[in-house]
Amino acid sequence: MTARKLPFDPIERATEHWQDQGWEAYAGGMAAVTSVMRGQQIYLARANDLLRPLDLTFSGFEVLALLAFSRRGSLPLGKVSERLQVNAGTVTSSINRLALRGLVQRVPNPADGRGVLAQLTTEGRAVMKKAARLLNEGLFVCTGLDEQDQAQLVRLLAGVRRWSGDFGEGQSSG
Amino acid sequence: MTARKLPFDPIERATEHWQDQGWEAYAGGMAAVTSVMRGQQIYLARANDLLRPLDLTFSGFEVLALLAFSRRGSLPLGKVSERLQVNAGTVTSSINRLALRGLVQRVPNPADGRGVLAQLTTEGRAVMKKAARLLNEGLFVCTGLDEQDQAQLVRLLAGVRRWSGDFGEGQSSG
DNA sequence: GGTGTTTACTTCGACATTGAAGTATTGTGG
DNA sequence: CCACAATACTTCAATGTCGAAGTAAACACC
Repeated sequence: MTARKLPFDPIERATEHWQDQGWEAYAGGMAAVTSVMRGQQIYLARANDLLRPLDLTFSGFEVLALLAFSRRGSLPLGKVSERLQVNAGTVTSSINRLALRGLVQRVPNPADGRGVLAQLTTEGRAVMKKAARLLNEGLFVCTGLDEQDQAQLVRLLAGVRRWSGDFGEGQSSG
Repeated sequence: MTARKLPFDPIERATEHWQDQGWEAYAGGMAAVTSVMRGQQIYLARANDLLRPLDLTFSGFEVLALLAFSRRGSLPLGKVSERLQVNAGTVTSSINRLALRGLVQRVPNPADGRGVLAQLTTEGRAVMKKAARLLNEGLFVCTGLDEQDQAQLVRLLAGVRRWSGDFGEGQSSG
């Protein structure tokens, strides 16, 4: 990855360009969206760097963590898709990759002949804990924000998530 | 995409799980990082939905916009990589795809025999303007946050970006 | 001005992700 | 019990992304 430091803030510059175009009404939204995009890029790159020694990606970690915090250590693939808000095909391929490594097992869902459960293995649980430790101590402990700003960020983005229909009142998930 | 609404806030729930594990010191960072990840997922999905009629992705739009705001409507691929903070290979394939559609042209860099310029075409500039209009009116105008919260979000994430070495004092880009 | 290093891209394999289409099973009405 | 709709996955083609390895040109230094 090109890791050069720019002598100016690219988002500030983009905001100026937006205003020059006569799009001042949208400049704030553009800056907000662009900031979130870039923030994710930064955090994701760092998380993947931290997890590389475990031969695990952040995406894989998310699946392992979700299973680890479920009651039985297993969930139907559809539930995984719903909770992580990703395409069903993504879950299929992600689980297949984890299964190849022995971190999860694909088990027929006894309650539904169409369904498949992803079941965390003992090794999968161990890897999840190691990964959590790496992320905790390498990223979550220092996100570039103090506790107060972190809380503020979470609060603002909870608004976005609720607005987008991620969660809240309305049709439930099950 | 599974578009179900959850009856609870998944990030709040994850925070509780983190605390149960004795990781309370890291729960705030985990929540911040996870919030940013999910925010990006939401905005990116929406942007791509809006741009689909133009057969353009948000990633393609970012390249077109960068070129459109450059002095000559062209930049060396390395500059594109640096400004968008993406891998060089990503730029190569992205530019190739845009070139196939006639939105940019690959031109040898007269100032450097190794280099290639991505040059925006007339059609590329037109598509960029249409795309900007779609994004402005379909997303940037309403991001789920009011102007004040948007500004706050941008400010917080600027801290993250500066912390990560994205921009600021230090080695310049030239 | 030749040699060795750096730089600018390209290529490759892997993973992440989507939307669309396909398969099998479940559930629903009649 | 049967037909039809809905659901749970899988598969596929395309895009986006990365890191690593390769190629070619420019640069730097003796």
